[in-house]
Amino acid sequence: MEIRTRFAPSPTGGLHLGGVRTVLYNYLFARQNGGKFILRIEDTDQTRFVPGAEAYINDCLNWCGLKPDEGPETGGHYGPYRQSARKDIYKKFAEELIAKGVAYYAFDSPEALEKMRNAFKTTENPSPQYDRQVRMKMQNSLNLGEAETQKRISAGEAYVVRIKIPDDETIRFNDMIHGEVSFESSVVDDKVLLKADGMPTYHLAVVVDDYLMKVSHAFRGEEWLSSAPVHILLWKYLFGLDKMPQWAHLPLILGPNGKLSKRDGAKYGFPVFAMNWTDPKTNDFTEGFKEKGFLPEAFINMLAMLGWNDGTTQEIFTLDELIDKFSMDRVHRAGAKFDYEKAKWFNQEWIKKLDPDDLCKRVAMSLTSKGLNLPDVNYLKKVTELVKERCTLLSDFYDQALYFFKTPETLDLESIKPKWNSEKAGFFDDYIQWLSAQTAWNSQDLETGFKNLAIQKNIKPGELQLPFRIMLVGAKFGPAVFQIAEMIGAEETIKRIKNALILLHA
RNA sequence: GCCGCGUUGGUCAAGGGGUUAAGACGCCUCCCUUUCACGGAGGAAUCACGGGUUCGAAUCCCGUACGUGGUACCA
Repeated sequence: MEIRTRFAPSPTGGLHLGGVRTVLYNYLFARQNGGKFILRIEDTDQTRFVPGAEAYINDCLNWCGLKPDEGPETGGHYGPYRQSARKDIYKKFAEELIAKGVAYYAFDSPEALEKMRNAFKTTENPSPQYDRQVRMKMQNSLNLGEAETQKRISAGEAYVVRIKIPDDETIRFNDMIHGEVSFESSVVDDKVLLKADGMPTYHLAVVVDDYLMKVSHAFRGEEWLSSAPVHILLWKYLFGLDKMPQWAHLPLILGPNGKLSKRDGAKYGFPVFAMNWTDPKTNDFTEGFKEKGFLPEAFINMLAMLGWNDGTTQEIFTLDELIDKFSMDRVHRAGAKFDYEKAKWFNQEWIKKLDPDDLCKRVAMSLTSKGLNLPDVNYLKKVTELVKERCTLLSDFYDQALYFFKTPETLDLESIKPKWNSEKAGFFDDYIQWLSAQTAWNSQDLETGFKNLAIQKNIKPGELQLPFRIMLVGAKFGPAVFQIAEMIGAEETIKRIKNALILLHA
C-alpha cells in the first residue's frame, strides 16, 4: 500500500508554527516511506475566505522546502484539491448516510439553535449540544416524518444534514502518538455534516477526501482529537474501519501562556508565522520567521525538535537526516512551549554550518534588501566568514558588516575619551605615517607595526587597540581590528583614523 | 460544567522498576580574548501531589491538583 499523507489547511490567514510542524511531520513520514505528500485546501467556509491566503501557504511551503507531491498547484490524480471545487461529491455521501439511517435532515435555523441552547442551559451544562437529549424536540426528519420532510425540501426550505450519533457506544481508535483513545458516544453531539449552503463541514469533508485521495496516514493537531469520534463513525458508516487511515494527533505548540497565538508574537517580540502576513481585511500585520532573518533549514530543524528527538543528543539535523531518522513513535505526547531563545540558537548553528558560498548568497540578499550596494562577491564572502559567528539572524549581518562597506557615521568616543591623552594621539599620528609607507598590506604586518610602534612610545599595545577599533568600526564589536584594517584597505584605514583624531581633538 | 489529552529543572527533553536522573537552550561563575562573539571548565531538579503494588518506583496502578484542547451551519 502506498503511504500517502496530507496537510489540509483552510486558507483563512497566516501559516503558523504549529501548522508548519504538522506539514513537516507529514512530509517526513511520506518521504521516508517513499510515499506522497498532498496539499489539500479546505475552503468550505465561504464566509472565512481570505484572498491571497492560499498563495501565501504555497509560498511558505516553498520557502521551507516542503513541496507537496500533489495539490492545487502541482496537480495529481486525485483532484481537484480544493474542497470548494468538490462540492457535489460531498452531497452524495451525505445522502448515502441518510439512506442508511445514520444521518438526518434538520431545518432548525441558527436562531432556533440559539433558543434551544438558552432554554436548556444550566449551571452544570452551560453549553447544551444538539444531541440525543434534544434532537427529538427539534425540527428534523427524525420527528417530522418523511412526507413533511420532503415537502419542506421541495419548498426550498433551508436544511442541514446532521449525523445521528448512536446512544451508547464506546468509540475507540488507536492513535500513533497517544495509543488507544476512547470516547463515549453519549457525550458526542449530532454534528452538522452538510451546511445550509450545500457545502460540507470539515467533518464530512475530511473523511470523504481522505478516502477518495487514498490517504493512509492522517496527522493533525491535537485540537482535533475531540472530534475524532465523529470521524471514526463516518468512516465506519461510509467506507469501513479497515480502510481508515492511521491517525496521529500531534501535541500542541504552546505560547508563554496557553496555545500559541499570533498575539503572543507581537506581545513578546518573536515571529509566529512562517512568513510575513498582512490580513487583507483587517490590515493586521504578523511578522514571519523568514523576514525576521531565519534560515529555512534552521526553522525546520527547530520545529522538528519541538516534540520529537531521535533518542541521541543530536540536535542539528538536515532535512535529509530528518527524513532518515524521523519516527512517529518518538513524538512526545505533551504540548511544548515555544522557546524563542532556542529558536535563535538553531539559527546561529545553521549560520555556522552552512556552506560559505551558500551563506554568502543569502547574506547578499539580506544586505541588498536593506539598500546596501555590494562590490564583489569575494570581498563579501570574506566579510561574511569574518563576522558570521557574531550573527544569530541573517538580519544581524547588516549591523555586523556595515563598517566593511561604509565609513561609520558615529563613533563611540565616550569609550575612549576617559583614557585618551596626547601620547596616544601622537601614536596614531605616527601610525598613519607608518601605514602610508606600507607596500604590503596584511593584518599580520599591520599588527606587528602597531605593536612595535607602541613599544617604542612606551605605551601598552592593548591600550591602543580599543581606540583603534572604535576608529574603524565605530563601536566595541567585531573581529580582530587588524583584519578589519586589512579588509578595508590602506586609504580607508588612514581616513578613518584621521577622522577620529579630529573628533577627539574637538 | 461536561468530555478528551497531558504533567521529568525557567524552556526543549533522555530515561519506561535498582542511574551520581543524560544532553541542549537560557541564566550565573571562571578561563581564553585588553572589543563583541566563538570556544572551554564549572554551578543550580526533593522527576506535580497523595495513596497503593514491590525488597526497591521518575518509571506500574488508583485518586487529587494543575495545565491544555474541544464543547459552532469555523477549520
